[in-house]
Amino acid sequence: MAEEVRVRIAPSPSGNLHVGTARTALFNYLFAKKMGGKFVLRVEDTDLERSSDAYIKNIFDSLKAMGLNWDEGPDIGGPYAPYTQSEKFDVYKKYAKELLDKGFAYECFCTQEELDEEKQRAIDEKRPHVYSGRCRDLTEEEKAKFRREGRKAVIRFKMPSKIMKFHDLIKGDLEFDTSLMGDFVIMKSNGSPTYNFAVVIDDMQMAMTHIIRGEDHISNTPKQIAIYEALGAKVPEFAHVGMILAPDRTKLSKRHGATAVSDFIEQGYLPEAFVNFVALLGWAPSDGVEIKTLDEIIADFSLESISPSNSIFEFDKLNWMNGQYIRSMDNSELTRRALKYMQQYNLSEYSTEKLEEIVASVKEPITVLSEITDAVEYYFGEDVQPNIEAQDILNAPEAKDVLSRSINLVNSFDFSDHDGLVEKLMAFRKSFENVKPKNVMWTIRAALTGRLRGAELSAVFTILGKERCLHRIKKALGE
RNA sequence: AGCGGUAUCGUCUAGGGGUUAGGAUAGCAGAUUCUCAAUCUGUUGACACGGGUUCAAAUCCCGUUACCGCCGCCA
Repeated sequence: MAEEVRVRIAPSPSGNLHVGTARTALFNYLFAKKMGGKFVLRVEDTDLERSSDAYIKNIFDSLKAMGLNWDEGPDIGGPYAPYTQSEKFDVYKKYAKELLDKGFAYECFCTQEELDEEKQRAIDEKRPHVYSGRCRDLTEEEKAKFRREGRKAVIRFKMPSKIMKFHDLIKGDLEFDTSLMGDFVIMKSNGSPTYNFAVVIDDMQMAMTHIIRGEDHISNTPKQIAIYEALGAKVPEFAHVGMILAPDRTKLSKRHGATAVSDFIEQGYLPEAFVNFVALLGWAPSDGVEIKTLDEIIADFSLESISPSNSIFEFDKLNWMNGQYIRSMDNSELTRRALKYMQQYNLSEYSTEKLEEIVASVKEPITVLSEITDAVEYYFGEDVQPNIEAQDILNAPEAKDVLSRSINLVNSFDFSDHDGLVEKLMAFRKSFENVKPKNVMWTIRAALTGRLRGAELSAVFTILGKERCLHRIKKALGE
């Protein structure tokens, strides 16, 4: 029987969940589900100063919103708890000591200044900077002397010099000359582990079978493999995904606007549309149908089909996709989500059913939920303030005639008979000799909504109701 | 500088020794319309460059270029 697939997403809570991390999480999740394995969430908060609980909450919430539920994690536990690095500093210490005892690592007392000096010399001499390893063979006396001076040691891993090869599931065969890497720090002088050390210990302890992550970690991989080997542990499979870049081809950052998943959700992107879009960055459906649920994507997914190159995050397609999801969403569900963007209005003016009608009437051209706020404005309050184009229409010579005749039209409406109402409206718009049907409609629309674009007029009539329609028409007439 | 990676329409991508190089999105044009930014139809647009290998190269190999990443007691 094949070994159970175990993968993880290991964000560090020094910021809200980033789009890039979200995509990595997605690919891990898809792979786990495809293989019938486990998707694990681990919090990498060894850098305590930059980590915060608010970010942890944001990461959890964002992942859940996208539907990427984890099988094991800090909040729900699991067979390999704890899932938070800061809770297992003693474990890292134990393994560091083991490496020390077995001669795979050593204490280094170099100060920051000494290190900087080494580095500067390397730059001046135009050769690659690699730590000299001058502390490798310190005698006990020398160590004691440094300690008396008050120097705190870090622990460095003895990087073996060799050509290290490994097969990456996405990038193919990779090889590195590890003599170019030098002995790197695994335990900081304050007793906390560095990233490269903590990941290996955790991935090993948590029995990870595949490490799927961003290609910014490719150069770390040889170091990590060396640690696995020193510990006599099984080395997992690696799969490095390309990066997500901003339209200017640089790393996606704050100056490009939204970078956190929660920013997108806040702006009114539906989490399910967002996940769908992100999945398409680096992966393509075999049948060409791009709009798919997570389950459909799982069915069609494979690691090998992920593109090895970087991809640019452009809004065009995200916007289109979000619009598709909005249009196809059930009205009551859509209304429930849209309410958040309608809080500035007096919602008690309408029943729940009416609110659903309102949302349904304006949803068609919307790409982002936050546009609902503006789209729905004219349904609230007694009066509307015509915008410039609407005012122009209202000022046209034929407007008065159209409006006064529309009073009779409204009076003739049976508001409970929508089809009949549409029929009368259609007849009305063609009943003028000198006014084009389009202008008839524009004039009424201007009076009712204060603008020239919006929901279908018949819907506006029905939702506003007889009294308010008459009121607004008369107001536009100057009465 | 060094090391590593990547290279198909503007963008996301399919394909991959012989194809009219396909789709999506954006753009453009038209249709439609209870206003429209929705919808429908049509259309512009790509294998980075140079050498090989081969009957045949966008596809395989080498080099060049460009871009990205890594070189922290950040993760």
